[in-house]
Amino acid sequence: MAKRVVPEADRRRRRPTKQGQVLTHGLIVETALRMLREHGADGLTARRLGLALGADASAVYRYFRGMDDLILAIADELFGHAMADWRPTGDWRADLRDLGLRIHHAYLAHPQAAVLTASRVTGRPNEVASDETILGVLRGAGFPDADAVRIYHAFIDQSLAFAILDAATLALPKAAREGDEEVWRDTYARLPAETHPNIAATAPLLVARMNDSAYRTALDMLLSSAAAQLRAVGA
Amino acid sequence: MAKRVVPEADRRRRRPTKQGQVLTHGLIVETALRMLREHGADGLTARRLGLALGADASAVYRYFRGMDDLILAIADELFGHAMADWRPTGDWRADLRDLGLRIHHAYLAHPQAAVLTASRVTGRPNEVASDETILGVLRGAGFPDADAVRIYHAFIDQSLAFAILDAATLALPKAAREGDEEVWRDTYARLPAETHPNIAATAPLLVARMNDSAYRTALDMLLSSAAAQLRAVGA
DNA sequence: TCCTTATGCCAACGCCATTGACGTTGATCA
DNA sequence: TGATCAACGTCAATGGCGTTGGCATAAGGA
Repeated sequence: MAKRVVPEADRRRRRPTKQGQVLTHGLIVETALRMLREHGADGLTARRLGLALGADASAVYRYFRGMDDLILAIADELFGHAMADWRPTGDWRADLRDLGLRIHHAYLAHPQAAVLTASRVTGRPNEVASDETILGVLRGAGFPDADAVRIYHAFIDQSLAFAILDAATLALPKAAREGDEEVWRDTYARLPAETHPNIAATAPLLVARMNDSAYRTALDMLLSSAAAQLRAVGA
Repeated sequence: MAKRVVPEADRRRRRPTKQGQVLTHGLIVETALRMLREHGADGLTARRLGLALGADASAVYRYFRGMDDLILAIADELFGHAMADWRPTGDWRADLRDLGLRIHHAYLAHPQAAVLTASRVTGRPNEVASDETILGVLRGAGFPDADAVRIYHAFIDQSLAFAILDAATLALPKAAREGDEEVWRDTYARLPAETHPNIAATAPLLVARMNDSAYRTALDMLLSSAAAQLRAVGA
């Protein structure tokens, strides 16, 4: 269970590029992830990816049907990494907590990738396996199907939204590049207290999302709400 | 309070395009929103926007610094629409519920726009006003600042994630165009019960997100959790 | 009436993803 | 050993994209 799926057919003929690099699905995805983290979503283009691989841009198309295909592969790689070697403990709350933190950390490690892939449902092996696992924990805990799905949705939403808004909290490369555009941090900090008293009062708290504790808190709120639901069903 | 902000400086000289159209900030944003809804995120390009306006692509640049600027304007328009004429009732739970549904509906009306704008924090008037309003309701209800911000985050996350995943649930134009790509609906429905028993058992529930009741349920979970928190603080 | 300025239009730039043809390599099998 | 064949890296080209600078023109003020 929760076995990581890696693309196959990577073991036949390998011919090195002009720069001597040997291409594989895995290498391309890794390189793309690195480019995303280092240069942002706009920094990942077929040309630059080819360059980073020491190959021609079009070489990527031997392995992926297009950039879209590559992005789905990146998303699935994230899930595969997050769920690698996971094992249930028998305590559904602990399990869900662990799963949530794993997904959260995977997204945190690649915020740009999170933004890029979050709005996509890949239907790929690792993502589907992750869904299957989460649903299994909930149904195994005794939740009726409808409740299990509802909590599953809330659970996924939580991770997803945190990932996206965390990425937005970071100084986006685009905003930073343009220079004249306000970054979130500054935007909220500079609002006058007369017109926006509530934002002004909480500004430091507002911009401090980017840590585990905020996510942990939200996750715990969800879990205790779910536990209450389960007690209600059991009673 | 919650007054809708529309871009200014739309009242000086207006010269019609060749097709007789008169351009304004508002008209361009409306047209862009329509294109998003009708042709998806990839359907909105400067050239096509210009065409739809009966003008040249470059005409847009007289009103917006670039496509990025336009997208932020679209996002803020959504918030402006959602919060128009909102008034607090004095019951914080009812108020939050109403605000959540308003934002939810605004996103639902333009799923593609939601995906496009969700990962951006605009810092524009309508969005900031919305944040100010939500924080005001929470702080007015008696939540300490740290709790108010935490709940505010969870609240925003909920709307955001629902919007994004709802949009993903829809047959994305890109996937539909390629034809060979599985859409979410089919992906989950077709998984064999042997390998994915939990998904197979809940598949019909899994794909049925696209309605108010799912969001309402999640929202209520959040609100009752918040209420419990408030009681704990008050005691 | 003339001047200023907003603004629409045109042509061009550089970048993008994607594709089809071509050449080269390594594996397979007789 | 040598022929065959599929895999796959490279090249050149295509059409679309956002964006810009220059130019023409119309509206409003004087």
